[in-house]
Amino acid sequence: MKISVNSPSKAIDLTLTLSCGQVFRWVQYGGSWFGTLGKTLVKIRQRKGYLDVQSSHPILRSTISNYLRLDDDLESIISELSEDTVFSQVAYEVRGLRILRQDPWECLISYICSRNSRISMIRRVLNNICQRFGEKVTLGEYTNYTFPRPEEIVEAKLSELIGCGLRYGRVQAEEIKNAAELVQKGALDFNVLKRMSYPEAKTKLISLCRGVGSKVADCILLFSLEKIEAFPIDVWVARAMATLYHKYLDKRLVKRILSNPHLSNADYERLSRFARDHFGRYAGYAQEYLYHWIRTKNVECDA
DNA sequence: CCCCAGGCACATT
DNA sequence: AATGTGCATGGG
Repeated sequence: MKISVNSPSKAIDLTLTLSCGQVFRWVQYGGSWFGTLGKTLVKIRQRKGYLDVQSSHPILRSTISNYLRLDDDLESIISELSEDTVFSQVAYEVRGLRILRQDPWECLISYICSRNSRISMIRRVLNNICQRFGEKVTLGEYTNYTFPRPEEIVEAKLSELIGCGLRYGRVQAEEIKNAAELVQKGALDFNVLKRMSYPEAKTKLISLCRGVGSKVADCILLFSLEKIEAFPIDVWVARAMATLYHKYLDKRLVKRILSNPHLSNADYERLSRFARDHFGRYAGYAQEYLYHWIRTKNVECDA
């Protein structure tokens, strides 16, 4: 299947989008990207002006374009954000990065696992979870595993989850099982969250799911629940803000960030409110661009 | 040995 | 409301 991405509104850098750290399980192999969407193993290769898609099972064109958020007019989003001249410089250096529309369940578990960890390790933990609890899928010579459903995690033994290499062992294993139970019981309904306003959905997520605080909630809301105004702030984004936007921020706040980028709740709130005021409805896009910019600026991405 | 990574929950003040 | 502390993996 070919999906045209030939117009500026549909611009995409597939490699950048899949490897920038918003999603953890895509693998590049032989010039193509492999990942699972539901039970289907998908292979995507970017060609001139289009994406070439193959899959282990029949898949709709709309499933792919929906996942890649090709419905977002990237050109107009970036031009709206670029009224800020600082951002326009960042956007000049980072082109074709799109927010994905991930599966909320997988996104929830992924970001529970992400806390105070690093991308290479998050990837390993999630792959271990999929290998133990997911299903094997193959496409040609390539093999991958699906992300387990909540029912499969509800049945999982704590010790097996801990064995997947979680950063905070038992604590996170319990958080993951707790989340699975909430979803299975229907107490956590992602479609309801999608219909809520950003602040309501955030409050709901944090109060319901152990292991989900401000940062993790913002990631889930941005990457899987249609809240493009969400602005997750990790140590990197905090640094980017302190570097690029210090003139808008309290001097002591900037100093606190630069000396210790782990934010207190109060500072998280301050920065996050500034970001949504400053960037507006597409703050989440601004966040991803800043995140990628600061990481490639200072350090070689830990791939 | 040190430091740090897409932080959170809970206690203390 | 603000700050401090435990958590407890793995790589540089």
